[in-house]
Amino acid sequence: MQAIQIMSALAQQTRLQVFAELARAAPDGLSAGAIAERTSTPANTMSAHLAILSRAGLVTSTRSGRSIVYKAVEEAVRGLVAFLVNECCDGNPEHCQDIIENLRLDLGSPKPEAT
Amino acid sequence: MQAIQIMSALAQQTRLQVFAELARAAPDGLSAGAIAERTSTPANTMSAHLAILSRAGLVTSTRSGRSIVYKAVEEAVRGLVAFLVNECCDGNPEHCQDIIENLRLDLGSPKPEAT
DNA sequence: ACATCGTTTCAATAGTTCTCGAAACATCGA
DNA sequence: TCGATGTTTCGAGAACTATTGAAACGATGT
Repeated sequence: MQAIQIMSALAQQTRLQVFAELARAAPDGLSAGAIAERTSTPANTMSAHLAILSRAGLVTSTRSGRSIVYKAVEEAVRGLVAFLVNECCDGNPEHCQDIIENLRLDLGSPKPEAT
Repeated sequence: MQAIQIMSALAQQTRLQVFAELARAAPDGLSAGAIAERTSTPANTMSAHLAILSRAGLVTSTRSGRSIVYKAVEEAVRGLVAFLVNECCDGNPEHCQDIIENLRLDLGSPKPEAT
């Protein structure tokens, strides 16, 4: 299943950090070397992690000269989020609204009031 | 990190299925035996999986006579969803709105029009 | 006290994932 | 063509995860 692959890919310190950096660096992306440097990881180890993120559809890569530039694929996370919400809701649709409300609070910078 | 533990817990066929069943069975929950039966998993294997879900904060358990009843903890998923969305947004807040819009489409049963 | 039922713990095995040195590959500039 | 640079692939070891038979535990009814 798609969702499982995405969650396994993100359920690891280094890869989660990489994805976060790439999301932040959107839409330009970062080269493999730059990513390795930022996370203080050897290049070959990082290459393995990037391959996993790529197989999960969380990043894409394009060569640019000698470098290979990685970019976060936002739809992948969007899909996972939708899946998770549906997971919780299936059979209990009224809970979905609830989740979304909470999300809005979490996002809309200054949340009006706690709880 | 909290999010990693939750994603590792859910990044496994059986456990994801268990969590889905429990979410669907909310707010009553299901006994360990009932869960094992529904997923055709031996009781001891299931016990190990339930322990993992429990450690991740995704389920709670309470004894009821001889049975132990497990319930899904919705806030755990809600927290994960919020985390993922923030992950994508941090530095690019304009993308958040976009994700939420898509979520709404995914949820509001009849989506108006496919992209 | 006993047998029974539902569940967990223990111990062992098989499989998977993480990590990294070394080697290979691709691109570039000279 | 050569050397340098950025990246991936290979191979191996260590660490973790999943699964299961057997044994233990806790609650119940008699």
